[in-house]
Amino acid sequence: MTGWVLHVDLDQFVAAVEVLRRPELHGRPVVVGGDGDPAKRGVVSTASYEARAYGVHSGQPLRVAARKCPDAVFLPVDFAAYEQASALVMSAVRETGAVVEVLGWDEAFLALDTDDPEAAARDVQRRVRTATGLDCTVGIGDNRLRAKLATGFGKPAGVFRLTRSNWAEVVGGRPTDALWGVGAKTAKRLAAHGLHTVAELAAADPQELAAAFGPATGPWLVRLAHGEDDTPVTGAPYVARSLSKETTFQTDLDDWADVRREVLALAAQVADAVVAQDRAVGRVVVKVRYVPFTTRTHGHRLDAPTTDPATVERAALAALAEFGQDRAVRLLGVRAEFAATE
DNA sequence: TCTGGGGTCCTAGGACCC
DNA sequence: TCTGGGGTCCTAGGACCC
Repeated sequence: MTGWVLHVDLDQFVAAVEVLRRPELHGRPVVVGGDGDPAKRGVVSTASYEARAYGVHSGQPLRVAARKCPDAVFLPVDFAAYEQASALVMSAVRETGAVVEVLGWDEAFLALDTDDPEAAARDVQRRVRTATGLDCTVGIGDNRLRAKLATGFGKPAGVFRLTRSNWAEVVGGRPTDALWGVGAKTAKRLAAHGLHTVAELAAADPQELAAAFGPATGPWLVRLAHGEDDTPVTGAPYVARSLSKETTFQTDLDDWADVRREVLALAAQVADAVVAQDRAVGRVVVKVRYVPFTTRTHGHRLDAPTTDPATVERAALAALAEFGQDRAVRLLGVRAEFAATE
């Protein structure tokens, strides 16, 4: 028996949940995002594979998606429906008996001992399909990183195994941003050092990268390119470190009396959620995105950790007072950071 | 490509102390 | 009175992920 990590990833999860309850949408381009009006400010949460064929993808502004695929069905985000579907998926996954670590609505890592990980993967797919009618892809790896990347090669509805033995062959020639944790910015900085592929990054000197990317990040990037990851899959319940609410306004706010009012409203929502969780807040941070897109944050530390709503709201206003108040505002956010717990 | 909302983690730099 | 250097703590910003 060998220890394996399985990464389970639902296929086009949000769009699939919508199609499941509206079968007439099957086979059509479906785009879920914002309040479902592609003329408004908002981005694509998930596009169905049919919509992706037109170049629509997650994170894209809804207006752009509508231009690329005018015939798509645009739907509003329905958090409650996805949370409900997600709970069904995760309980089906837990029935395997594996150690399960959930990542968001539609992903989970499983740790298990088996001689036949492919059979275990097919078993997970059967269970999820039976419980929910949804398809998922399963990546098999000898650690979390390799399992996570394996999933991408198994899409859709497939199974793929990625280990130390086929890592270089499968991943070595890919661009560095194929790695989990390397995005567009880091890929560009790596390219400036002559490192374009995973194999090139794997051959780089960790000390040289430490000088350019920081003492922890530099060597970590090289380990990442080797597919190394010793982070265990944990079944421990998730404990959030912070809780936030933010809003992008359909129309920019240029009157700061309105800004103060909106910050208070967000702080009240955050305070409600804090009370519901009954966890003490140690610091409150306000985020302001000015027009056109400059983002600033300021925080206010509380004298003592508290769940008191009035204290959280006062702290948000105190943080807001730190901002320059001479420009129009596009987005406001309020975040509560929980006090460290023992 | 006029760019969401909810999170996490790392780094740089300033404040402060010895 | 001016100066060096190191350690620690905190904050803001940036990058990334789902």
